[in-house]
Amino acid sequence: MNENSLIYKTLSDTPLFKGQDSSFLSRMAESAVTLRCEKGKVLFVHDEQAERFYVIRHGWIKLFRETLDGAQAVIDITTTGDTFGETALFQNNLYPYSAEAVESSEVISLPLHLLNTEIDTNPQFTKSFLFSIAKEKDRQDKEIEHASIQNAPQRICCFLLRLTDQSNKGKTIIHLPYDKMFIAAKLGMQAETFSRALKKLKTDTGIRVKGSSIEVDNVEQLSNYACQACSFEFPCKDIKRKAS
Amino acid sequence: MNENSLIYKTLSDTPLFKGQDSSFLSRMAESAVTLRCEKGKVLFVHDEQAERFYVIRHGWIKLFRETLDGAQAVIDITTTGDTFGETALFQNNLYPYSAEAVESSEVISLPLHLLNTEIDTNPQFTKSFLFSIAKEKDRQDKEIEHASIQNAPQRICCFLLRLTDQSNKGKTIIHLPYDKMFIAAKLGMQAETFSRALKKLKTDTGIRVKGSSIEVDNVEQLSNYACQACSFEFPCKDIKRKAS
DNA sequence: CGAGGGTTTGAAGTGCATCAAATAGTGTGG
DNA sequence: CCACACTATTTGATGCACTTCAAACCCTCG
Repeated sequence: MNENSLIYKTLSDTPLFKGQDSSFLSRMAESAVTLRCEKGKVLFVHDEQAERFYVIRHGWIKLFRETLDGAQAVIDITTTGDTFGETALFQNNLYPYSAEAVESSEVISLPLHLLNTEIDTNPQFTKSFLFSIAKEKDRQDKEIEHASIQNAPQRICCFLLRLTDQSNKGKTIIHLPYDKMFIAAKLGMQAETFSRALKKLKTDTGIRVKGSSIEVDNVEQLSNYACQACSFEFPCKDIKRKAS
Repeated sequence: MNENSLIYKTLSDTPLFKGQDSSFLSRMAESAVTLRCEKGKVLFVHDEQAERFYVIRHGWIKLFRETLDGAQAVIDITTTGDTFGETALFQNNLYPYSAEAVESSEVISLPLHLLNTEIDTNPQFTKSFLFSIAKEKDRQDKEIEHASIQNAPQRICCFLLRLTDQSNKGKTIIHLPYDKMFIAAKLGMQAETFSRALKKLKTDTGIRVKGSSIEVDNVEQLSNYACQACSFEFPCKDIKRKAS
């Protein structure tokens, strides 16, 4: 398979473009540029003029904003199959956050104006985009609730649950997808708090932490621990990663 | 003007329907039912099957969810011109939150299936819906940041700023739109915390609180106080109420 | 092996929540 | 127009969760 059809395949696998007609996807693929980024590489910064948006081939990209007094708010940590930067379309073509690789990654960059044209001329895509954003919004909605109602160990527990195959209630091993530092940031807590909260989670639920992998004897016990402080029943399927 | 054309006018003034063609709006207006609700009236509850969505004629409606252990997360407090319940379309026709009047209010109820049909057949509306949800999502995005980065007095200050005419930097009087209790809930803090934080804001910025109206000598000073802990420049126009 | 970042631990401080009670405000019926 | 009932708001005292600062440890990679 050549580079171009690889890109085509990646695009057609993303939620945003799934089921779209091939002429549109081909046009996209033709304008695509593949970028390799080292850890720490900044793809764009908040409020910068936006010309392109991105699809992740592999790796992890942190989306964040910085305040005047130096604090950082992590919007999301995205991975393979996720798109980012496309919502600049709705923000006067300014990026609504900054994007930085937290692992060495490979991303596809695409012109925003193609999306714009498509919204004006392809109702099927517009509808698909609408559903995709609505899903995003729903996910966010739940995150607001989690942040305000769950305590630190529960938030970690909830995060772990979303990494498991939720249909399996029994024993399983979870691999943390990236540094604990970044998980802490994504969950809106300090690295120290994360460390201590994970320890508490260990004594409360009997999970075993070995570096970046975590052994769980009973997934259901985890869900009892986290989901009592949540308005959604487990499995909270809608909050799973966009790519799924 | 008869009831029907009053409804038509209300609809055409909401962000979601602004600029839509009149045949669509007329069809909507014909299926509309006006409801008067007393304070405390519950319009629907979370996860209930959704048949209709709502537009507020006047009053205040609280959107919220409750957790298994009894805590309540306030999603939003909406008012005149706002729509709610329409996102059930993207949630398998289940309401994603509960809705309750916090003041006696008047709302228009409309069948969800009309929206659904329109999305399938009216690209212009679909596009408008897309932009409307994207704006909502953006607003939410900022609220996540605020909740995680600003402290209680800053959050209140930010809330007050959004009630002012942001082009006027000088003296002004702000009227709180609803009970302090509900403002506290919307900002994710306890009533007691709200009271104390407002007092601190008073000593820090020199505002004067008299019941539900607040005198401000210098709007710019308020923005310095709140916006240094925010990644958005003042005036943060995009976070203003949906209706504006 | 040594440097540097990630992670853990300890000690101390801060902010918000909670519980309890006083006070202010509002609407009611008399 | 007043007294009462009820709710909203404020205040005080206390506790807990998370943060902050500091230092140790650990792991990986040149």
